[in-house]
Amino acid sequence: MSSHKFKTLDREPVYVKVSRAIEEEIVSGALPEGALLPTEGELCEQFGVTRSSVREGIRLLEQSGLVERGPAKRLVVRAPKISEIAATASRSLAHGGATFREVWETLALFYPQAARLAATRLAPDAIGELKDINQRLRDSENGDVTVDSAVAFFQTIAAGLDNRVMLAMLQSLNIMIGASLAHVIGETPRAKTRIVEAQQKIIAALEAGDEDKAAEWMSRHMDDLMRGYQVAKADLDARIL
Amino acid sequence: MSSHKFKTLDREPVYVKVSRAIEEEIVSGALPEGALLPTEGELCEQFGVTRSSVREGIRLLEQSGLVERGPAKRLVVRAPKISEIAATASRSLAHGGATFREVWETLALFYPQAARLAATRLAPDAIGELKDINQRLRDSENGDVTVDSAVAFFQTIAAGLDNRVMLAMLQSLNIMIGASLAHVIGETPRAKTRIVEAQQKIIAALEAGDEDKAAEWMSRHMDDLMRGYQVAKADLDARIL
DNA sequence: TTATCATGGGTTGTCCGACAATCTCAAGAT
DNA sequence: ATCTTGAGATTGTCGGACAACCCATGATAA
Repeated sequence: MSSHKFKTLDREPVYVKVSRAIEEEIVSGALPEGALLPTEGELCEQFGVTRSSVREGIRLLEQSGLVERGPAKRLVVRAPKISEIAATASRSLAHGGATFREVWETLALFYPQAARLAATRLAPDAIGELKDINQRLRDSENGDVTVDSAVAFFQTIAAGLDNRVMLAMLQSLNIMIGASLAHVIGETPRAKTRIVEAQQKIIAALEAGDEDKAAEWMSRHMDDLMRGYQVAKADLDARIL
Repeated sequence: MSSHKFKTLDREPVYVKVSRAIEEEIVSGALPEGALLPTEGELCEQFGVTRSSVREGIRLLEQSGLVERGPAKRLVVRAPKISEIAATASRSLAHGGATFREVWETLALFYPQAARLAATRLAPDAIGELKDINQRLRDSENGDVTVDSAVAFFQTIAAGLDNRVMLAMLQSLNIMIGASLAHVIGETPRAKTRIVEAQQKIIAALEAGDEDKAAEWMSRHMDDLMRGYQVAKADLDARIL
């Protein structure tokens, strides 16, 4: 029988510790945004490890977006951009096997609410931008523009809500829906017409500040997207790529 | 005048290229989930670079969650878990300066819709779990339990929606709201009573499959949270930490 | 004086080689 | 059949080396 318990040995690799130590300084605020980190050589001295380990630790921070190479390649502390957060999340979800059905369902549940908020909050120039997007879509010929416009429309609304948390989430959805849409648009000839019309109705509702109508038309817009998938006989439960 | 255009020299560090090359194999599906990657030595040969560079590239992949050390410390391909995606996103948002107001607004907009969906989809045992959480909250004494219960309640609903995309987003919100709640609960004596009651109403609506009531009570629940903040005189536009 | 160039030190990116710790797996011992 | 042992392979860490690059400083030219 064992009489004495030793606490589990600390067998974390050194490069992880280095990464964590620096991360801690950053999130605690001791190293504010824009601050220059010590050089690799200095970090080696301070931590008492070799450059190899320091460098591996830095790669971890680098990928997590907390740090980037600034002037003279020195490392500077940085706040990750919303677009990067969204890109990372959507990539991970896609790789994790997320399906079009899941993305669409989330989109259909959240975006009408976002449209509702937009009706009370969207700035005039954002609405102008929506009109431009709609106009460009009407003038366009090929299918790629349709996808881009549809996504840009969502993106503009999301960006105009003046809420970074919401933006990050909606933007993740935009990325994923864009990837999915590319597969089916073109198969559905009437898609463009429907999208153009839905966008116009939504824009009108936003301009009038009519929350209910904005949500209602956004909801129909989502249903149209789903119908496009069904017409194209796409597998709704296939992974998005 | 320039007569010939040279394409910009490829000055990406080697370790980034290594990382990208492997990532590409993974996302393309050539390296499926669970597959073993070559050893560092083999990667050195295949890429024609040294172990240092290979190792730095591996750190990038490691942090992005695409790869982890498996049996015998070999690298295996892995799909990031939803909880990790959510944790990463919420940490980034928090560090990016997200405020309680932004989190709450998103929560207030999305969760009632989630409750609506839950009313038609939540499995009986998930509802049972909600009852347990509510019971534990009623039996509890101190404030920490209140926060944990409130978050667990949200978490259970999110997990029961059978939608990984939605789960990832709601879970990010859960993490952030949990961090914020800890600061104000305890300052608001009547908070627990209100939370208990709201949970019970929501549970009843979910059991009855009443979408409207579920959304309605979830919405009131959110308003209560906001009121708690106001009572505690917390700064709504302060960063969450 | 001002603009351009050269120089030099400091920093990063990459390479090389080495070794201890750990893990795998199979041969050998009980 | 199970346990032990040991060789081989692999990772984690070290130390050193050097080219490429960035920046500032001072030297030179206009």
